[in-house]
Amino acid sequence: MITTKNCIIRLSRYKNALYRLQALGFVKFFSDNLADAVGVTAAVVRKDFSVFGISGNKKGGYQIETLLEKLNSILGKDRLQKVVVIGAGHIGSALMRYRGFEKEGIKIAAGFDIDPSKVNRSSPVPILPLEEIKGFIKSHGIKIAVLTVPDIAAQEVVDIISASGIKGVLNFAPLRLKSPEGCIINNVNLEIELENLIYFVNVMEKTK
Amino acid sequence: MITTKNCIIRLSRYKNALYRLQALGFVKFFSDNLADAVGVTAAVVRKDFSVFGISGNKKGGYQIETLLEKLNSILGKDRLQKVVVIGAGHIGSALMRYRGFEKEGIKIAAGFDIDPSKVNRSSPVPILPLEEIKGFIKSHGIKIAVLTVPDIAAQEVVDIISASGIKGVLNFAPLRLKSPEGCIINNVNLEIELENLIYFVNVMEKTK
DNA sequence: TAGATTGTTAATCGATTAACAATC
DNA sequence: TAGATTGTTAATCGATTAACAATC
Repeated sequence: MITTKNCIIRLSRYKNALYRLQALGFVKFFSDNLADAVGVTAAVVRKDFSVFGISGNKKGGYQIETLLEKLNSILGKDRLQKVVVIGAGHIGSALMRYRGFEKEGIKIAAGFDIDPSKVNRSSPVPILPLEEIKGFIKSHGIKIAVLTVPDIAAQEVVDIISASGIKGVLNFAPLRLKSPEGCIINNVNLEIELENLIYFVNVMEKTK
Repeated sequence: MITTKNCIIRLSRYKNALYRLQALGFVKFFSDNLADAVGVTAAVVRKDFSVFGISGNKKGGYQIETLLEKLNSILGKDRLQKVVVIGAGHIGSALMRYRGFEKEGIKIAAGFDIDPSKVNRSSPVPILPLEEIKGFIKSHGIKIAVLTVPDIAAQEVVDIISASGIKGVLNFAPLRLKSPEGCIINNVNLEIELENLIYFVNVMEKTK
């Protein structure tokens, strides 16, 4: 089953939109309802569904409840996903305190920092010394890490945690990291997002 | 001049890569040097350049210094870009304290929050009551806002700030916002980024 | 000159969109 | 039945890649 990142992102959006429809009292939906809610076309919705063997009823549409079960299963949301945050600076600390992940079934099991003064084993999300990460990852079966360390440290840390068993990294450091074998890296680059916005706003201002 | 978001993101990456090459002592580069550094093909680099009328010398490549000038001018980095952060919660506060934007010529002029207890006019980035945003935006000529308010408030705040003169929003609230006329919204959705990573890590684990 | 690189055009690839037969 | 929606195929669109003439 070949899927692209965009396709899976849409699946997440479908799931979120279906929860909102469900909260409004809907029980079933048609492909164009969902398309409107997510901002795509009905054909994309049906195509995405067909890729995952999801079928509805001609004329009858789809049941929200069964769809949510399927989407949650595909996205791994039928079980708690534990992640670690590496780097307890401003952004890392904010993510550890952010409550929004819990309701998405994502638990930050621990934070890690190389600076001993950041270590705090009794905070709600314990912050541990980086040396302990390998043991922690193994004993807790963790595969995903959020990386919020300074640029200069990022590649080294990725290599270490990849060797320790991490398979996926969400990288906030504003540089392109080389993926170690068997490790997926997704980047969140806030500087570039802002630059992008600035560019298009400037273009818009000029052409009006 | 028609450009896509991806094209402008590549321009940002070219710029960043060229600074690194320059720091290593390079003065000029060929399209395939830069392509390697950014992870694209040489043809994409030359195509992107041609869109913006950037030309080099056949056989001689491109001068890093002149290229950086052009890229910085295109991306608006030849002048200080002032932005505001709306919502002084965990993420918003972390962004206000984050030093990485400064060296990119992005200044967070102020933060805003609806909660009076968050107001702090004397912190390095002052945090002001949301009511003052309209006046602030006008007097400081600000067009870009970073939105880190709770989901339920996000659409309302976008409508308010758009009416006050904001033209671009970097939205961290995990839901799709309707863009008011003349306002561009870029989304950073951490839950979806993590879900995506979880999906592909799971697929990789299953198929190996 | 011979070799290498640019700038651009044509070919390919993939994703999106349109269309429509099947069918409830 | 008539009307509407699915599931899928074909057509379109856009972006990427390959190729190569121009030229330094």
